This record gives sequence, structure tokens and C-alpha cells, in this order.
Amino acid sequence: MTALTREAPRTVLHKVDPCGSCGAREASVCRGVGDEFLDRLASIVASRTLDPHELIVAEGDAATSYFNITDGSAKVYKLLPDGRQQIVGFLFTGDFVGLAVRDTYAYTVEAMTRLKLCRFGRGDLERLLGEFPHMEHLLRQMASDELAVAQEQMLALGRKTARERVAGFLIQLSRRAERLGQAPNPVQLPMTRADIADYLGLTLETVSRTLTLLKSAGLIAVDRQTVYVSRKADLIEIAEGEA
Amino acid sequence: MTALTREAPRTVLHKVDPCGSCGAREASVCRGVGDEFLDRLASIVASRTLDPHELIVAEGDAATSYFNITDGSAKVYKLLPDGRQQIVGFLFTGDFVGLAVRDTYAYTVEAMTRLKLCRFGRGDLERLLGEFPHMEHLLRQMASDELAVAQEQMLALGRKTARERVAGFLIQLSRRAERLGQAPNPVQLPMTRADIADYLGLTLETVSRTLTLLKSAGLIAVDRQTVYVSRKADLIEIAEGEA
DNA sequence: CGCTGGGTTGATCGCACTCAACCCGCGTGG
DNA sequence: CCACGCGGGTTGAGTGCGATCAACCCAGCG
Repeated sequence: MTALTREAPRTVLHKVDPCGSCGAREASVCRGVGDEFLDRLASIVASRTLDPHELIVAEGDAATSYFNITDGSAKVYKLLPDGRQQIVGFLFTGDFVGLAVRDTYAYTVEAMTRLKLCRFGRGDLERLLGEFPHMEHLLRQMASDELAVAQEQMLALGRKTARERVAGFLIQLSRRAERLGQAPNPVQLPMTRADIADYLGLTLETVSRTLTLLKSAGLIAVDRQTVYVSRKADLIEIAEGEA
Repeated sequence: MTALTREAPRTVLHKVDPCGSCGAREASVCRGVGDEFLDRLASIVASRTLDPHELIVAEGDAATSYFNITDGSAKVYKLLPDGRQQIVGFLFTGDFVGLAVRDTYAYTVEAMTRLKLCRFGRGDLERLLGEFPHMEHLLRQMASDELAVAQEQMLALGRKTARERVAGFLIQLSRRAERLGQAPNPVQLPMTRADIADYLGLTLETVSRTLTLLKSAGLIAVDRQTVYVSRKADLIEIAEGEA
């Protein structure tokens, strides 16, 4: 579900933009997906635009739709009754919503920016996947990748210190940017400190303190939403928990 | 990967036991998997027995095999260089190993008991899945379910107190037993306090203290590896984090 | 017998949380 | 024009939950 942390090369549903408004088709050459699938996909899709803080799906709702984010970013979180919140992933342009789905959504997806998306009826997409086994395979790969990422995050949440989690988060963002062909170094933080905290299982104060700590140690320079990584190797070492 | 926490009904690869030593075939009627698939599966499988503490797969090894546990239990964990350990799941009889796999294993799987398993060559199984799209679909479902479970665990590790985590763990075990047709109430703890701690992101002392705390509160009775749940509703309420 | 693994309990510590003050930039409206 | 509120961020002081260190118990076993 989360693209932020995805390590794998992007797969078809990430590349394809089947909404009429934007005919990006470069995915058709990617991994052997044919035009036929894309045509069929386009026929079952509806697009929409959301404002920040609007919900794409809400925890507990009947899971009748899958989505593809075509522009903007969102957060995926779970809530406890008293308001405690755990962000289980961030979604960015190109990401798919619907990998971890039962009969109801087990999480809420909320737009962080103004956001465009495509909606697929669940039944429609599943039916289409039945006709294109290769797509089924890709979806399994994506779910597997997400699972590996989730396990990595469990390690962080269960066993890593605040410093290690924050360092790891910065490295994740840097690698993600690199994977998308952007510059890996000035890392952009598209989310607030509170969101970072809810992702890392910390408080926003601890995130802020830890960033200044890493700054004081000369590993990074922080400027609002931008982080310059000056000693990436050291940052990685911290993130991996080396003594 | 973890069966412990799986909420979904068991799928084919969990039921099937394609090793020659045990011809359990009840799975053939389950979810429309035909004998043909099972025959093919049997042809690519090799079985083996392991002692406690032996490794089934080791973090970092080339991922050349998938496995099906046919008897016994195992733990799946990730390590940090200084020895900190996070168990990301437990595996029991019938469970499948290989959902969250890239080119190398991202975790270690270690037998907790004497254990029997079947080994599938990765290429063989993937090739077979290519011929049986329905199986591919089931594997995706399993991966999706695991992902949902992992997200639930992230919530626990990131935001729940020790008391909530332990209560939730007991409820998980109880529900799992029920799902497997066993009595839900006297919950058996097949693993040590240290393993529970490594799963819940706590120390073994905290797990022990928390169990006695729940006992003092009259919610459970503890006898070594057995836990009698006397007030399940209250336990659930605690686990869900209700104020 | 004594050793070992697993478990419980006690005393103390420390990391991250909590509560609070304060800063800054921005938009709104008097 | 400045006043004000507000969201986002930083920093400080004090607290507390769970970690750490340690002692002890018990059962199984060689």
C-alpha cells in the first residue's frame, strides 16, 4: 500500500494512468502488459479530485473500490478509540490502494495534499484480473513487497530507538527519491512532524528533538521541509542499528 | 507468513500436504483446487525434518525455496547487528513460508519445536502457479491477509501499551485456536516469554509482569504455558485500547 | 546432586512522553 | 496598517512506563 517505503521497481498499476484526462501509456511496454488490458482498465475507471484532509477510504467501510493515486499524496492510518494513531504508510503519485483488503477496509486513507485518483470497482478489477493472470501475478508481487516493507517497519517500531527510526526514515525517503529518478540528497519531507511521528511510533516533539540532534551531530542540515544529508553512510549506520 | 495472526480462512497451501509421507488430500475440495494441481505439486516437493533451533531459512540467503510446514511450529524474526530481535510472526502446522520474498530472504525462520516441512523449488512452484492462475490468486489473497495482519501489528508496536499488547496477543491466540476448530478458551502459549516479548516489542520481564497484572485483575489465570481467560470481553476491551 | 532453561519478582534507571512556553509565517479582518 | 488567530515547529522541565540489572524459584535432566 505504501509507496514511500517500497523498494521494488514500480509495477504496472503504478505506471498506468487509465483516466481519460491523462493518457499516459508508457506502462504498456512495462513487464509485458498489453494494450488490451489497458483498454479494459480504462473502461472500468472513474476519476476524481480530493482536497487535503478528505478521506479516500474510511476504516470499517465496505471495501467496494480500489484506487490509483494519479497525483498528490496521502496517508494510510489506523486509529484507536482514544485517538492514538498509527500511520502504516504514505501514498504518492502512482500508488495503488487496495492491496491489503478484506470485506471492509482496515485503515483510513486521507489526502495530505490536493489529490487526483482513479477509482476501480472491486468486482470489475478482480474480474479483469481473472482474465489477465499476469496482472494477478504483479499484484501478488506488490503485496509481497509491501509485506516485506511492513516487516521492516515492525522491526523499527518494536526494537529501534528514536534516533534509529528517524535516521531510517530519512534514508527511506532518500532511496525512494532515487528510485523515482529524483535527486537522492536534499530530501523533501512532504508531511508534518506529527505525521512522521505517527508513522514512526513517536511523538512530534521527539521527532523534532531527534532531527536537531542529528543536525548537531553534523549528519544533516534541516530547513523546514528540506533535509540535506551530509553524511549518508553514518546515517545508514545509525539506521541499521550498528552498536 | 505468520499463521498465528492470520484472520482469514485457511487456503489451499495450508491444507495440502504433498509430501509422500502423509497423503492428506482434503484440500482438493477446498476452494476449487483440483487433483491435477496437487499431483503436480507432489512432483516438485521434498520433505525434511528439523530439530528445535534449527534454521529453515536465514536472513540474507538467496531465496531459492518456498516451504510448507507440515508439523510443528517456528518463529520468523529479523535481527539487528547488536542482537536485538523482532519476531514478525509465528508459523504453525500447515503454514506457508515464502509470501514476503525477494531475491534474498529478509528474515530468519527458526524451528521452535521438532518440525516437519516440505520444500518447493522457487522456480518450480512459480512455474506451476503460472499454469494454475487460481492458485496465483490464492497466494495473493494470503499475502493480502498477511499484510493486513502486519498493519495491525504495526498499530500495536507503535501505539499500544504493554498491557494492551499482551491482552491482544492472548485474544489473537484464542481466536486462532477457535478458527482451527479448537477450544478458544484455555489458551496455550507454545512459545517462551522471551519469544512473546520479541513479538510484542517488549522485554520478557515486562511480559511476565503484565501477565501477573492481568491475573491480579481477575481477567485470566496463568499456569505455565496455559492461560485461562475468565473475562474475555474485558480482555478484548483492553486489547482494543478502549480508554 | 548440580546444572540449565524458563519464569517471577524487586530495585533502579533512562528514554521517550507529557505539559508547557515560545517562535515564526501566513492569512484574515478590523 | 497592525492585531489576531492558527498551523507548524522548536525547546525546556518534569514524569513515567518499560528497560535493565539482579536475585531467586522451580522443574527437568544428566
